[in-house]
Amino acid sequence: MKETLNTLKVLAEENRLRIFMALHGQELCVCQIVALLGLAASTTSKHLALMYQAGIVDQRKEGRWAHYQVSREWLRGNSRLAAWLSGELEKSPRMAADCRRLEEIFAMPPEKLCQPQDQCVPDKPVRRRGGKK
Amino acid sequence: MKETLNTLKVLAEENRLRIFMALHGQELCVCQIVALLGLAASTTSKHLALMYQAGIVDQRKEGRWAHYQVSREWLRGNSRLAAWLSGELEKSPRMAADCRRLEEIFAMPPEKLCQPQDQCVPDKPVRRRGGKK
DNA sequence: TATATATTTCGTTATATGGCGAAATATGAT
DNA sequence: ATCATATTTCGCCATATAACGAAATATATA
Repeated sequence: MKETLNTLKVLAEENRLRIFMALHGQELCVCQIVALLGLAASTTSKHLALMYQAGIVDQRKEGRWAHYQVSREWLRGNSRLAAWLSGELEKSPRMAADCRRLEEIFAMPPEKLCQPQDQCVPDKPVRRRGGKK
Repeated sequence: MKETLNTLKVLAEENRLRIFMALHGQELCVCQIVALLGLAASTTSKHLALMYQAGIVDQRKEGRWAHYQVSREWLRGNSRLAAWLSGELEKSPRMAADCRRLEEIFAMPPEKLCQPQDQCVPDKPVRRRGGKK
């Protein structure tokens, strides 16, 4: 029961549900997920770590980037839950909006996504981190 | 998404999961659930109210007793989730123990269950409530 | 009517959890 | 080696929530 309960707890959170749907069938890097959710990178990372510990997502490290994706093995072992979730959420306007937003993110040049980020954090003044000199 | 999320949140709690399994296919009254879980009646009632609001269980009032059961309509609309849950939990020792405990509860004479309760609260001194003379 | 009992509501408390920013870590580029 | 950058870890704060007991409510019984 403990594992079942943990799976439910992990998925019973709005932003983690959004992550689940976003990573369902495609691999994304953390900065893309940060851009999608609009949360702090640290918060996003914590969500991903939780999902990884639960075995729901796989991690692939490449250089300084970390890519995540819903685990195929998890999907095989939890197909009914996954089917229920997909069925419920495909009607959701929120999820549709996330899909559209992801298209925008894919369209961004990579240099724009994970750097000073004019478009990902538009409400803060554009300011270089680490202020050299 | 809000409803999906709420369903997950309601089920992502150990005692509510136990309630769900206990009420899956059979109707129980609150005092039986209290005896099963070993929680305070007020706590148990709150759990049931939450599940009722989420549409997961039905309520039937009869005299001063309230009977609950997993909603057939909910099961129809969430069959895949229910199937996943049942599949996961049927292996669980905890759930098996709950089943056995329920048999004991069924075997109790009704007067014993929801009254001074020598067997339902065996760790407390046997003491008549409202101490009539 | 008055009393007993099953359930719910309310108020309180302790713990869990999500959020952020700062610091730490890891890796690529200069 | 030094710096920049992506990610994670850590510490803190605010909020959510599960638990209890006491009080309120509802209903059956004396």
